[in-house]
Amino acid sequence: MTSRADRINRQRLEKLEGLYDRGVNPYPHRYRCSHTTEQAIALLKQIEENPTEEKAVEVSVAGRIMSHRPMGKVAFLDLRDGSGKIQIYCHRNILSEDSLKLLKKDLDIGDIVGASGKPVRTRSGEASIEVKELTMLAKSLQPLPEKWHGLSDIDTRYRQRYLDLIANTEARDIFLKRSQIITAIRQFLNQRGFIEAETPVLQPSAGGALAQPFITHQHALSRDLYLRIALELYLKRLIIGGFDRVYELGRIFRNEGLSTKHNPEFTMLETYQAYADYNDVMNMLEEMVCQVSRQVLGTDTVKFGDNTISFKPPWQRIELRQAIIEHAGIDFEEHPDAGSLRAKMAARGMEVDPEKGRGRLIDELLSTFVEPHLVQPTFLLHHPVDMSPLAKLKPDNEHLVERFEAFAGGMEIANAFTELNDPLEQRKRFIEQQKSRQAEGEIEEAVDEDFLLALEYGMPPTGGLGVGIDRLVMLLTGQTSIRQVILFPQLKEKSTRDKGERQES
RNA sequence: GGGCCGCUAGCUCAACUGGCAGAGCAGCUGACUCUUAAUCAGCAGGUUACAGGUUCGAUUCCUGUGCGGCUCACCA
Repeated sequence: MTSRADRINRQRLEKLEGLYDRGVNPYPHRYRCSHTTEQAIALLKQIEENPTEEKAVEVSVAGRIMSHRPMGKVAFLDLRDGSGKIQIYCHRNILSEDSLKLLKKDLDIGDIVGASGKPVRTRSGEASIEVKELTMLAKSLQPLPEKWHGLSDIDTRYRQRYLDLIANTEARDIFLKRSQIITAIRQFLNQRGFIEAETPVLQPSAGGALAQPFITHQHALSRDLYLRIALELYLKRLIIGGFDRVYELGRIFRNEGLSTKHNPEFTMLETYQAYADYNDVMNMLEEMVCQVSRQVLGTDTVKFGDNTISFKPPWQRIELRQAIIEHAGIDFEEHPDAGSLRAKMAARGMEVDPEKGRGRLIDELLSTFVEPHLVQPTFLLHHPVDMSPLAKLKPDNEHLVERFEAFAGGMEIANAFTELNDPLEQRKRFIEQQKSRQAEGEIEEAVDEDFLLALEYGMPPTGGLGVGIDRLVMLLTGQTSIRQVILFPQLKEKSTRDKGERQES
C-alpha cells in the first residue's frame, strides 16, 4: 500500500540518495551568510539610492524555500529566514553547473538552502538575489502545509507548533511579541532598581496560593516535593534578606482544569517592593502595562474581541464590594458567615457548593457576575480577609484587606496587596486557612514553618504583585485562548495504543 | 467529568434526501527567459478517524471507541 504521504516521502528519500550519489552533502555543517534577507533587501535599496557605489557587491543568504516558480530557463524561489523573505532569481546562464543540477533535480519546497549572488530588482520590482551558487543546507523529507490557506487544524498547530510557525505568519508574530513584552517588562523593572531572582521550582510545600499542586518525588532524599504554585513565599524571604526590590518571571504549575484562560503551567511575574503599599503597586502596574504596550505595539490601545481596550492610566478603581452589589445584587458585608451568604446566593437561584467557605463564595460571585463586565482595565479593591490570607488588613476595617485585583478583557490579569508582615497574625491566618480547607474537603497542607520563621526576623512593609503573563500577552496580541500564546500548550496525550493493537492483529 | 459540534488525499475544502468520493495547493512528467497564490498540458495519489449495526447499497442513518474544538463544572 502506498499512500500519498508515503510516496512523497519516498520521492524525497530518492532525491536525498541522489545527492549522496553525486557527492553532495545534504546536511553540511555550516554556511556563511553575509546578510539576513532583511539586510540584503536594505542593501539593495542602499545601492539603488547611491548608484555610484560598487556594483559588483555580492551577498549570501540562507533560509527555507517557501515557493518555487519555474519558468523554463529561469526560476523564482522565495527564501525565508528569521528576519523575513527574499526572492531568489535563478537563471540558467548565471547559475553554476552544480547549482543548476541542484535546482533541477533535488530541490523541494521546504528545503533549507544557501544562495549567493548579486542583489537585484526584477522587472516587476521585486527585490531579489540573482543567484550564482545555490547550496543545499538541509534536505526536507516532509511536505509543508498548504501554502495559501496555511495550517488550520488546531490540534496540529499545537502539537507541531513548528509547522504553525512556518505556515502561519500570525502565529510567528504572536510569539515574537510575547518575547518583546517580556523583555519590555524586564527593562521596566530593572530601570526601577528591581533585582531579578530565581527561586525554587521544587518545593517541600506548595505555598503562596491555594491551588492544587503537582507532586513529584526525590529519590535521593526519598521525599515528596511539590512544583511551585506561586513565587510569593520565597520572594518574601528575599525581601527579609534585604533585597528591597525583587521580581521573578517564572513558570508555575497548578494541577487544575484547563480552559481558554487556564494552562496547567503558566508564566507569572511577581514583584515585591519594600516600604511600598498596594497603592504604589497599583500605580506601578498601570504604568508598566501602558509602557509595555507602547513599547511593543506602539500604542496603548488594543483591540480585543469586539472591544477596544485602553491601557492609559489611571485605570478605573472600584470597591470589590460595590462591584458585586452592582452586578450580582448581593452585599457580602451583610453576610458575615458562609452559611448566610450561601443562603442568599441560593435564594438568587444559584447552585451553591455547600462545602465552599465564604471566601470562595465571594470569589464565585466575582468571577460569575463581575469579571465578564470588566473589559477596560479596572482595579477591584479591598477583598475580604477570608480570601486573602497573605494580605494586610485595612487600618479602618478588620474584615477587609489592602488588596487589588486588576482585570481587563474580562480576565483577571494581576493580583496584589500590602503584604502581611506580622508573623503572629500570619500564623493565625495559616491555621484558619487550614481549617477551612479541611472543611472544604481538600488536601490538607502543613503550615510553612520555615516561612513563618523568616517572617519572625522581620519583614519591612512591602507591596507585592502577581501578573499572569500569558493573559497579558493574550490582551496585547488580541488572542482569546491562552493556548495561542503558549508555544507548546498542554494537550491530552495522543493515544497510539488502539492503533498498535490493530496493526498486531 | 457533563453537554454541543467536528474528524473525507500530506495540506485547505466539496460531495443535495442513503445511490460511481471530487477540486485547489503540494508531488511527478513535459512546455515556457521576469514570475510572485506563475501559467498551460498530462500523471499519480483515498481503510471517508476506528469498531460494529441498519440497508440491495453508508462519507451520509444508528451504537460504541479514539482524538479535537467550544461550553459548563472545577480553578482565591
